[in-house]
Amino acid sequence: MEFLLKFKLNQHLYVKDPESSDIGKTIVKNAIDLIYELGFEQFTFKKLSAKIHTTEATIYRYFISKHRLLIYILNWYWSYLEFLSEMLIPSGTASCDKLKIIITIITHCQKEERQPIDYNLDHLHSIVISESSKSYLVKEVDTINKEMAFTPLKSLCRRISIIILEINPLYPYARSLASTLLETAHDQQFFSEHLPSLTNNTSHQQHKKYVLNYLNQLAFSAIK
Amino acid sequence: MEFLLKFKLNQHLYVKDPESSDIGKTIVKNAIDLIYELGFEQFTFKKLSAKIHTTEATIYRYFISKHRLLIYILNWYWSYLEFLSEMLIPSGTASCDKLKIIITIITHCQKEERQPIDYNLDHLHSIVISESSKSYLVKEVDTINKEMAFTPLKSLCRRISIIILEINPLYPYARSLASTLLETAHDQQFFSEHLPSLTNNTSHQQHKKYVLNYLNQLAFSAIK
DNA sequence: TGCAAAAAATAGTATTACTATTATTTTCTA
DNA sequence: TAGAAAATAATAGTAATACTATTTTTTGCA
Repeated sequence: MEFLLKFKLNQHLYVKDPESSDIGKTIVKNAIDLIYELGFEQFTFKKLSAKIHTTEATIYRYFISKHRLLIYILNWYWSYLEFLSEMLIPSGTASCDKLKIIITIITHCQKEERQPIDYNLDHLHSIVISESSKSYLVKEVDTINKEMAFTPLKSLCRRISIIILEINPLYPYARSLASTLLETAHDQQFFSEHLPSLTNNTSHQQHKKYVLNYLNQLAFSAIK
Repeated sequence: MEFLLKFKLNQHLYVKDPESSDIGKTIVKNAIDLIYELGFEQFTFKKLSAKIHTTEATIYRYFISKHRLLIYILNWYWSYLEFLSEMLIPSGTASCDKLKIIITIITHCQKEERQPIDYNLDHLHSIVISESSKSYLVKEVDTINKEMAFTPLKSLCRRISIIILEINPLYPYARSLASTLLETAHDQQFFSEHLPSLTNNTSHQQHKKYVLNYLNQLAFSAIK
């Protein structure tokens, strides 16, 4: 089955749909690579436009700001994770196994043969770890939230919380645990790489594997 | 016992020690209020200098950048939490109670009669929730880390992990759990206030109390 | 072929994150 | 208490950022 992954993303995120033209796709693809390379703070539309041989004005026809472009990218990512969790969890899977699969997905430990993706997944993962919280940790969070800019994240969180409740219907913190697992997947991997004394990963390698094991311990002990 | 809290903070964080002059103290105190009011992105040295009737150049004599000023403030905060945990945990306290006290401290639920503090603690808490991850989620994290800029955070994390190990000496993720509790205290409170569907706090109030209960459940079930 | 839409080229603005220079005030010390 | 040194204020300036606006050229398609 050959197909390209496309997700219908919220129209508030862009001015003109980047999926509607080649240059739009080029903008998103190269934005991922450039944010990966420079970090979000050093990333600018000017540098991006130079990289893809176009102008700032053209990029502004697609996205009103670099912050919205970041949210667009993260929405794609959250939609992708939700897609993966549908793909990789066959119906009839035991609830505990479902959660284990979810944890492999959010730690990027699942080793399925890759879909043909437009974007560099390694770069995307790296961005998510370092930059995703910057999408909402801003003064305008409530305004942005009203525009449904975090719907895919919420949807993913809800899906995870449903699985948690299948395991233990009386667990009172299913949504919080779901969001904690998502956030912890990111910051423990960041810590493991950059501030290892905030973790118990002594190997200084296999950051993802370490986080996977930790999250499994954390999640299953909390639920039961 | 009347005294003012001062912490010796790492010299790499400032050019001239802000504790060494009135204007230095004014800079830090008003920076906390202004970052609280504007958010870190909108906060500038120009606005701060206008607020305190001085010039940008004077602020630059104390801090090389607004990012370093943020780290300075966070270091003060982390040192303060460590100080509180010393104050509020009498020797001989049972290990489980120690952890409970730690959780009240990191969620800002402890209601001790306040020390005479130079800074607005409510504003500081708010900054920590929204801005603290921005101190390390930057490309230069490894360079900054080499300058010991995260020592107080690591020290606090270590202290918490020791308590965790007192409760269960075989628990293999004491440091990760400690850093997870710290991070989760922040982002669950942020979610509770701004993206409540990522939590189970239905009351839409008492965010801190909610996070306190959740962290207690999470921590004690993980350890045992 | 003709028209509209998209993109490119170009220019411009207010603000940011600094650095530099000089003048004035405060503080410290001999 | 004078004089030096340090701190602060005042002022100016710079390169880059995060945009907006205008005009020209290209392209797609009816």
